[in-house]
Amino acid sequence: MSKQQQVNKPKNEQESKAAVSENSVMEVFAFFNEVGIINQLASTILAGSLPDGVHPSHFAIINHLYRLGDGRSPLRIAAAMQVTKTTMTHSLKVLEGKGYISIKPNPEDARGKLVFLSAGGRQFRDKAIAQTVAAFGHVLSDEQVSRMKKLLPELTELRQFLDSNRLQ
Amino acid sequence: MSKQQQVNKPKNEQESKAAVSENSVMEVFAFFNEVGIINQLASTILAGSLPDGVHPSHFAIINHLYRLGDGRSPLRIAAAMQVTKTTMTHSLKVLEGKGYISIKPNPEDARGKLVFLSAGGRQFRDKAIAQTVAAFGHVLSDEQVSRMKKLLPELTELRQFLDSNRLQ
DNA sequence: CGAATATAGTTCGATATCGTACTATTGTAG
DNA sequence: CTACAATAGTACGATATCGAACTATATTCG
Repeated sequence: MSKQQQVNKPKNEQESKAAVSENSVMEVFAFFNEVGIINQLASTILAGSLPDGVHPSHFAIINHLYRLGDGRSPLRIAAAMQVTKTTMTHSLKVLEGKGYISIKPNPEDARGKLVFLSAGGRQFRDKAIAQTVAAFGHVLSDEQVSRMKKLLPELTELRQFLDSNRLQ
Repeated sequence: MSKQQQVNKPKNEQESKAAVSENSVMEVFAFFNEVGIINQLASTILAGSLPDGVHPSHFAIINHLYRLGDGRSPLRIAAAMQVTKTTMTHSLKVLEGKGYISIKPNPEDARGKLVFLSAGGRQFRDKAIAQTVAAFGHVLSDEQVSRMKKLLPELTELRQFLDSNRLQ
């Protein structure tokens, strides 16, 4: 007995009497856990390659406005990004401070705002894309890229399902 | 001209002269963006169903120790979770404060610590699983669960690739 | 052996995110 | 028309995470 500390065996070495539903939940957990780790890895790589110290989630906002068109409300962007509106208020304030977006009152609804990409924001986006090409080139093979292309539509469907069936 | 604000067209309505590499990068972005949103959705669902206000990432630590065995170093857990060691220091302090883990010095290396699941931690894990079964049941159909089972090994391979090829 | 380097954790300050509570405006029902 | 409910956004405090700098121990190498 060399070890002073008790180290418990992994659970799969014990006999299992779990119900089917628990087994399914474990696979769901494993899936979401993997998704979380990939997200973590991608964020770290992105954070290191984005110019001007821009946070990956803020870059996602710029990219969203760039691809899908600007002039959207903060709440609409928040829904697309799956973050709360308080988070969006903060993120937009940061991006506005950097001069990448402008936030204007919605002329058709005095409660709301509309978010626009500035020229500087578009320049930033182009520069960011260029710099991240190299960063991702270091960690991605053609095989992995094609794997991601294959998986993307499945993830999109799953996301849409989760989004439309979420609680509240 | 009813609109006072200029709203730019989505980018895909403009002619594209982008290089192949940029197109690939856009798909990679789309993939990681989808992963990030799914992660966000899953975290929100989990956060609402975990007992005792435990953060999803902290539950992931407990689940990791439960499944793969405890008596691991904080750094090793941090590597598995893809978070920094400073984050792990904080997370373990929280879990220790709740009585779910104990942190003991490593008898074979005075620099290190070893993390053990307490009985309370195991009880918490079982209770958490039970409570989240219902929560996920509300937002997941059998079709989505089987989709996740199908995608899991692909994501795992991708994660392993990213992990082994990451910068530094 | 002894100095330089590497590894394991912690401390500290910054920031992204969340939930609660608030204001302001819009929509709706009596 | 007025009161109530819904919607858009902000203010504030709490917390999870990060990076830089630090301490302590271990390893390596001359």
